[in-house]
Amino acid sequence: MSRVKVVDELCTLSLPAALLGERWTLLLLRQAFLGTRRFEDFQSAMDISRSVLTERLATFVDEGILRRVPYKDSRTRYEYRLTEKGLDLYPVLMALRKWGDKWMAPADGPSFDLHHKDCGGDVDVKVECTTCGEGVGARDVRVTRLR
Amino acid sequence: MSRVKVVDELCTLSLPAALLGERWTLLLLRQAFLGTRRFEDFQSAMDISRSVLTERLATFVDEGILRRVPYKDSRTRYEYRLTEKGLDLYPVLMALRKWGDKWMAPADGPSFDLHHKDCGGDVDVKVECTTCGEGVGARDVRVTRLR
DNA sequence: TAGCTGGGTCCAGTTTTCGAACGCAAGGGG
DNA sequence: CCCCTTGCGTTCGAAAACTGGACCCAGCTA
Repeated sequence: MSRVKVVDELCTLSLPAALLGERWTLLLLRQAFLGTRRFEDFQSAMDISRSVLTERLATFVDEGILRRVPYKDSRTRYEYRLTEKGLDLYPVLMALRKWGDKWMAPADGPSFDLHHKDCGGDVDVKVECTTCGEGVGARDVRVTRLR
Repeated sequence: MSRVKVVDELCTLSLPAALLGERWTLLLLRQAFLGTRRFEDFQSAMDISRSVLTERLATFVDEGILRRVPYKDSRTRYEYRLTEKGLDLYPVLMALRKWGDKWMAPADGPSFDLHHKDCGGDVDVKVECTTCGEGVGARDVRVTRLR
């Protein structure tokens, strides 16, 4: 990653932004959240070149977002599973999806639905003030540079 | 964008994921949310090459995420401002930042703070069930493929 | 009149990505 | 035993994207 200078200056937003702003990473993540775990399945689901897939998976493993877990289908093979760190990216994906639903929705609607396992309800992403509990948008915050 | 096949198969998550998973786009967005509006300022803040910046800005304008607004500093110049669609990406950035704070925080903490304008409180991102109100993580949802 | 500024464009050289072919080890079938 | 298939990569030449630097233009400003 050559975008180090940006990263130098930076914050805890640009670091993940640089990581996930790599080609294919968000798509790969989506696939992982949809349950894909094996090299071959990622490859055919996303139509990504094998060499790039190899590299992206390795980066995610390095970053601790995925881990390689042995499984056997006769001999030892590995599959890629989300770690806790990876699972924690869930809100990012949900926020993206919500935005996509609102602004880029194809005429025939979303191609999959999500429901809360326990009660079957819909899932929503919110940005809120922890003090007053109100919903917060981009214009409702004050940014303070610390450094 | 050549990742059309992925997009074909897909949902309102992969569309934004493909768009924002382009190199520099997330970083550009972060900068826009931090208040940067002018070509020159983006360029020096991010250390991105001018040609790529031109192209990314144009893509965002095409997508309706930024709009060019004339201003004058004697003769007419344009600046790039977030549209409503762009501002709506706020939760995505906040979710990224929250994740970054938790998992990639530099030893000396975040380099800027955010507070609710009205009450000064902290801002948080949550994924919740709209029915039962509980917080929802990646493992608490059921995904249903519709197509 | 020469120089500066903001916002670009153009271009050559480097990186990345692509697609297709190849490698390899463990089965399985015959 | 030999050949084929599977799963997971690696390698390689060609194509696309990115980079840094030079250049452009219009209206100041000195």
